[in-house]
Amino acid sequence: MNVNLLKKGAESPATLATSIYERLKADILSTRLEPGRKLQLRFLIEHYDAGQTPLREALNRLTTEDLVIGKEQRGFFVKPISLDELHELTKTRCWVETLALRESMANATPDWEEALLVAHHRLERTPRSLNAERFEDNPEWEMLHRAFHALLIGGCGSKPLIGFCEQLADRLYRYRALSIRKAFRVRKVGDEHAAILKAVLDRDTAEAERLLQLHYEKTADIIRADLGATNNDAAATR
Amino acid sequence: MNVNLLKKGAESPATLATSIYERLKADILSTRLEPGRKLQLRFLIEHYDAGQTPLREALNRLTTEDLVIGKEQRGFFVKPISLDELHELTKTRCWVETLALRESMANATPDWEEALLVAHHRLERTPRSLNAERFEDNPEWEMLHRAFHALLIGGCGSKPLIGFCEQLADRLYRYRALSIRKAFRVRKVGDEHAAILKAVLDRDTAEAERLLQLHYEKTADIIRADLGATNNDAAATR
DNA sequence: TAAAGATAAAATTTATAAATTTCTCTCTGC
DNA sequence: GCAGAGAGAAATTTATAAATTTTATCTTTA
Repeated sequence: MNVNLLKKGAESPATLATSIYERLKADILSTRLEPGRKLQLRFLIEHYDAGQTPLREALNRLTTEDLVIGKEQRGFFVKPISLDELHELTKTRCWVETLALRESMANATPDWEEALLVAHHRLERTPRSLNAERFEDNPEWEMLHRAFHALLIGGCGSKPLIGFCEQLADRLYRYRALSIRKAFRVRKVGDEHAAILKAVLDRDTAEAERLLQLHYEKTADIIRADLGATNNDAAATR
Repeated sequence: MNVNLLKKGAESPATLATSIYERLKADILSTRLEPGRKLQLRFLIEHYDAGQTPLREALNRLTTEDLVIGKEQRGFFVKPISLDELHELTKTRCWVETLALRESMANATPDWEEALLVAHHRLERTPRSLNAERFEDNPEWEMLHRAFHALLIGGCGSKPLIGFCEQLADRLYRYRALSIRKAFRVRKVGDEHAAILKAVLDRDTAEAERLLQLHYEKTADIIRADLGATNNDAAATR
């Protein structure tokens, strides 16, 4: 669902395999397919209405991205979650995104700054939840949120690094999806984005890096508290 | 050939798909399969003596790693090389490996330092080329070289980051393989490794980072000179 | 109760069929 | 007479269906 939201005019996903890949990925990231779950071919064939070959290809791609675990001769599984992985992913994301942000700011152009301003403006005026009472995921907000963060690091000048950051974002998205219903409303995430934007436009690199890092660490803290409190099976690493 | 050299006692690659994946990857990295070449199923089936499905699965995995380009409905191609990509990969590798090295050194333990010393010792006493006259790739040296560099960043405490570094190393290996025959003997790479080791054991983080970065940039310079001089088709980006 | 064998289920691979692209040849128009 | 468009055939990629191999489960036996 929130995968590939950035590529708007993506050309036709002509093959079934890629279409399935995208659907499967979206279902895993949104945790509609729960972490650890076994992905039986028979079930997938029926549920996604496709043959074995395209499914198998999709699963193999996801294996390389570490969203699916393929155990030789005994099938595929949704990658389990763990507090360890949450910590590792967050730490890594802080490292590489502050690095990428630093480079982006070093390459800053007026165009980039203006695009960032616009992206933030759009994000700001979009409601986090479709329902004011209880949380209801707003795909529009998710897309804009992702676009804002992507833009922050987008000027670093390294496609491989950007790709790696996207992968980390994907893998962390799953953790957010698990706790978001409860974390809703305990946090003013909008203020954090505004502060980051200000630091960037002020050309205060050190401050921008500090705030971005804090932003991700706070997210992880909330998820960790929520996950640790509700169900302890999250601690199962394998 | 030099893929997975680090995992010595790797458990049985029970499925054909994985075995094909490894062989294909090795052939691409060594440029036995030339950059840009079309990977026709018919040819692959015959050459690797396997069915379509395992081949297709292997190709899909390699696509995610950006070693193979899959064009929808029109087949697979070995990722072309370009001076742009060489530059981008090198830059990125310098960024993330200095980062990882910094963390590794922050977490340094006597065990780690000793392992590094041993890894360097082994590398040092292994000949770069099997033939003293003209270059002849020594797989043993390649393995030890890779192990030394892997150890340098291995203590950073982030599996995702280590994985990313490995991927960058793979993608750059291909460029080295293209120019190594000529670059042989113009460089005392051993001295560079020794200097890095010394800086690490001296706990001089800044110097170690500087030397590691220099090491990679020098490699890229040599490749760039060699590639630009001999054949200009390397400049074709897509 | 534990081990061995048999049965069932599931994953992997091969074989076959369908769909798409690419190439070639012809025909038309300038 | 030549360039370009279009139709048809060949080649190739993609998808489905069938067969094989491996793993897991259950029963039986020692």
